[in-house]
Amino acid sequence: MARILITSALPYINGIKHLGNLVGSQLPSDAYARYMRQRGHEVLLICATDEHGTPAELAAAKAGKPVAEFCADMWQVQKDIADGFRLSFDHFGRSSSERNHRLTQHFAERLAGAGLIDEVHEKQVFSHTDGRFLPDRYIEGTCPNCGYDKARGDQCENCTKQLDPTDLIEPRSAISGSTDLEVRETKHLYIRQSAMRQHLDEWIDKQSDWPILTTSIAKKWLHDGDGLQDRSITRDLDWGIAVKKGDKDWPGMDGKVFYVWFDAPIEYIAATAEWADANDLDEAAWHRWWRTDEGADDVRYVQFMAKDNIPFHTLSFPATLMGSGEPWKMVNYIKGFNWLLYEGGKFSTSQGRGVFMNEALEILPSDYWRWWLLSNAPESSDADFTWENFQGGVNKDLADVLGNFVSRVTKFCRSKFGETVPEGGQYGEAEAALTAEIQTRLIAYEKAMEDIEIRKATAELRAIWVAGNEYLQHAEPWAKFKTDPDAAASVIRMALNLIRLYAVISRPFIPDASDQMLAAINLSGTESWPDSVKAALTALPAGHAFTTPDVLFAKIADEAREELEARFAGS
RNA sequence: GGGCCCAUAGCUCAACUGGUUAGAGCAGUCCGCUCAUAACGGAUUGGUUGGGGGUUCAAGUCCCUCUGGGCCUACCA
Repeated sequence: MARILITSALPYINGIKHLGNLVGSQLPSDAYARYMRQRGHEVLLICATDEHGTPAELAAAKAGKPVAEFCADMWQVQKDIADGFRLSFDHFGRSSSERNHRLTQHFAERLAGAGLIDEVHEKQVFSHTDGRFLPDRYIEGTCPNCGYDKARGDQCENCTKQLDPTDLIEPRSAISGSTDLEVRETKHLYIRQSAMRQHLDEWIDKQSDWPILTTSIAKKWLHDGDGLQDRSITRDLDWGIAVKKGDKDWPGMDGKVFYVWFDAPIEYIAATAEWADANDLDEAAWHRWWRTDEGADDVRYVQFMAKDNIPFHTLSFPATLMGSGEPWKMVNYIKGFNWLLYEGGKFSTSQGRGVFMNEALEILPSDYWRWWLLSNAPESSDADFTWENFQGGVNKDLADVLGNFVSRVTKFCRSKFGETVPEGGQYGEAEAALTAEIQTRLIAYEKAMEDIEIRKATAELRAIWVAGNEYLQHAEPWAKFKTDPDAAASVIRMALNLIRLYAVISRPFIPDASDQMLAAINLSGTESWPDSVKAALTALPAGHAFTTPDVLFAKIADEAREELEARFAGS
């Protein structure tokens, strides 16, 4: 038995996430965690909301709520939706937690003690009307290069030229539109990533099994231009973690907070501490997941995230952990995802384009989404959600192949033998061949899950479902029943055992359907993973009672699909 | 401007460090079955692997170039 620590990238607090966000980290992390738990490993799956930063403050203002209240409410909303998708987080924390405040301040103290923090005076744009400093991209104006009048302070979207806010002609606040701006001097802390470049480079070089997507992004940052740059880790904001050295004040840094990207990854650790607190466990209980000197040495730590998050997880966060000089657990494997597109374009919150998590659950049960999103996960390149593909995939895989299998077997049995596993006859060559095929495919499925190759895993799982239909077709229990009822009985006994097997091994992807299948055959969700397919296919003995279930997966009709296409086309 | 990634059947994707006639699923066509959610099974059509050039006994796989997408470029997160 191994111990596996899994973290999903933290969803930002400013609104409800769309399907792309879901499939980019939370959903695959859940399937992986569920699989590893079923295999008997000790798993800790951690996620949390990422609550600090300018967008959170603006979203709160727009909602007319104090930031703390807005974040608390939105956390609950996200938590409920995560539950709706059956995301099996051991803890869903908050980056604004007391634990994270203390840990973040602790790391800052350690880094300062190691000489890895610089205090830098710099000039930033302050908006009197908004009463806040503005991040570069919250300043708009006319591009000095091409004359585009909605250029942002960091870059002109029209001519792609990189800009400094002071380059803009007639700069204004992107928040209020105010031109009452002033360049003010302010002081911020920088983490000296440049001083850790060598260490980070060597550490990245050791990760030979990481995907190109992951290492190439890290290498780019490490070697491009002058190499890895120092990075500001504080901001002039109200909402956030106060800049302190441990529990001591930081002279000259009153009223400032840590930058969201400094404190967010630390929340992975803090959320584990929150988990221990929530379960009345002691400090050692979470240290054994994170401190290599207290038992975490044999933990395998896997992170799930979309590609935009990779620099922070390959460089910034490791720099924080290394720089502390303390024995914190470093990530063993980073699973990065590309983007999910919606009907060929980007999901857009502002234009209402695409499907958001809350809407998805109103339309169909979570298993439909889980299956389609995971079997089409953007692993090797961007993937495209279209209602046509969704309808086709769900109808074929879930309704026709799996759902119909359960239906045809249970209904046939009920009408010919009654609602118990029939006795008579015995397994022969056909059953041996089926068992062998499933055993081979199961091994491939397990390998894909170990390697976190999600699409490959779903393809193998589907092939195992198909094998059941193939078997039935060739065994023809409906024909055998007329001449040799015992032979038909053994086929159906096998088929009912297949339902049980399917319920167990499909659980990481479609947990609700798994429960329904198990309930139908009077079992619970605690059925163990099949070590031997042969043994697993005799687990249900003759005489075991079952209940013919309702339709597992209803098909999505063409009219319904067209309606959904129109509804989510956006403005 | 610089860097990285991608381009394979109508659609969605495979193909270990270059190695037999480039494979699946879906859609299409034909046949079979009738237990089942008009479901299932079998067979089959379909690709000069974006264009061009090169290296090699051998290239989807390596190199160059062109075209078309995407991402990153450090103060959104």
